[in-house]
Amino acid sequence: MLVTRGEFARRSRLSLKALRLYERQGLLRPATVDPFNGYRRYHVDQLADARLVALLRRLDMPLAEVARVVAAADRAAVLAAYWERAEQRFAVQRDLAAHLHFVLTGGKGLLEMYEVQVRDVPEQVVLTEQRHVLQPELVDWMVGAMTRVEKAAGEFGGVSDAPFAIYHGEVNEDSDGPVEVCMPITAQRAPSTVPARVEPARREAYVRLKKREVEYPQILSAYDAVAEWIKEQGLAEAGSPREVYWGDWDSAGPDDEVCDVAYPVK
Amino acid sequence: MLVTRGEFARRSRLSLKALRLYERQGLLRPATVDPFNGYRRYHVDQLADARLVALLRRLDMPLAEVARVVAAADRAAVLAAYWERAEQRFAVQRDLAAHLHFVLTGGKGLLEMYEVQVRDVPEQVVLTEQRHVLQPELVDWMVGAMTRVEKAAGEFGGVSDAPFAIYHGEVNEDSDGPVEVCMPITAQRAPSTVPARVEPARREAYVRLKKREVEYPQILSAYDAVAEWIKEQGLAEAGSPREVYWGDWDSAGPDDEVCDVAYPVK
DNA sequence: CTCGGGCGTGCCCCAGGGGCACGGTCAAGC
DNA sequence: GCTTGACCGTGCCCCTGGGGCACGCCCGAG
Repeated sequence: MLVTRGEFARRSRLSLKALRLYERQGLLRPATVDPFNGYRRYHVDQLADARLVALLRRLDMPLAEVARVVAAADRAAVLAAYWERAEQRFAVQRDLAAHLHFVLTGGKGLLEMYEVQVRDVPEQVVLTEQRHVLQPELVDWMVGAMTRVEKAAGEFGGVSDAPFAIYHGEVNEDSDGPVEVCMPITAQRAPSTVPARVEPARREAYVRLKKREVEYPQILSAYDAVAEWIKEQGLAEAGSPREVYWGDWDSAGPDDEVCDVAYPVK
Repeated sequence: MLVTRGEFARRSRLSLKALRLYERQGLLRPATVDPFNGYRRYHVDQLADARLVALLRRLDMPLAEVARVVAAADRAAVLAAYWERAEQRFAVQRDLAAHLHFVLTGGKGLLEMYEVQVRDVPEQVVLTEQRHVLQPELVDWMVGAMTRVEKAAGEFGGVSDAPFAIYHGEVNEDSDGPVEVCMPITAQRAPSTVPARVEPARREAYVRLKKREVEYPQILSAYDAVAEWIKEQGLAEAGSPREVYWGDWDSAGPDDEVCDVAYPVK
């Protein structure tokens, strides 16, 4: 029932090098090692595990994760969890590849990828916070700003609608906005004790995005798509672009729709 | 218009380490290098390329391929070609992950993944070639055998139907079949000058596979699915499993259907 | 008893960087 | 003008997941 390293390698489709590596990592230990000459013997029953390892490696699963699968009581569950993560990673890469393709072709095919809709938004009284910020720090700041204006909204009748962020200037590694975070409140008039204003009623062209699509720089394609659509329809932009966060971000999965990218139109 | 290494790194979202690496690879050369102190200066116009490199790396594109994209006249085309390959790789991995999941769960969910059909196949006169072969050598041998029997078929009225391979025994790293390659011919009776026989009429349960799915070991899931279906239907296997190659293998893309995996049923 | 192939170890190599140490340099504030 | 801290430079070792080679020992078949 014991086989040599070479035979074990052939029958498991693993290289000799891989076997030595997996042994050092404690992933596949030979059944016996001769104390005099160091010869390894594997048990044929280890072939099943060895083949599993070989196949998991073909999924590009890191050896540490492979070890977890092999050791797990519910191997299928650990594999499924890993694969779900792989699918999500790949979906994000696919979005990025599509974005890059649009950029490199000058935006051809954008409108086939995004469905642009139009809606009318009534006047809103909003608490605001505004800042110049570069893209790398944007998310951190926006999370904090959203939290602060949401908390402040409690004193003015509470939140009445989905918060949004207006990009008064471009935000990337070179340009710092400014960005304005807006939290609609129930109050009828803008408070004067905190930064607030009335955002007028407008018509918006928008696309709806999944959580996974709200990622820089892929999200720029969504902006481009809306702008392209507006031009194509013979309309005109009537204000700065914005992101409307109407979903519950924290509880959303990567494929859940959570937000709109919108331009006011004339 | 020249910026220091640090500023260039910040604005391109590349690490200093990455910049040095890309410089050594000739991918992103500084605009100037001070001959006295070795200080590098990058031109701001290089930022566009640097950002493209950063994004391509997020697609896990190897640097050599990145260099090809950056240097290409039609960058979008090179990117698209790379991404198409990435999609195919990932599709194969997805099939493998599904197969492994079936194996690790003992086959649950198999029948949701494969659509099993039934057909009646008339008696066929076939030229055959049979051999014991282990899985690693299977493909090479089968390609050769198919070529030989197809050529031989010319002397007996030509090929009359899709060739198939019968697995009289399991073929994997431990078990070597035998496998029998069968080429249906137009002749009414089996020639006696070359290996040939009459394959009787039978009813087959089968699943149709895309080229990409015809890969070991994922294809085993297809066999399992047909066997499972037969049991579920209260039928019985009436012969050895087989693969019927009815498509044009060489001209088929990975997503084209080319072959059936079939079991004769009672 | 011999000889070839298998087995052992160790070393260097690859991508695509991360991180640290050591030392030179540049510019702003005093 | 001088100091000082933040840059900039080089080189080295580290990681994963192996591939490949050299050198030498050892096992078993003839």
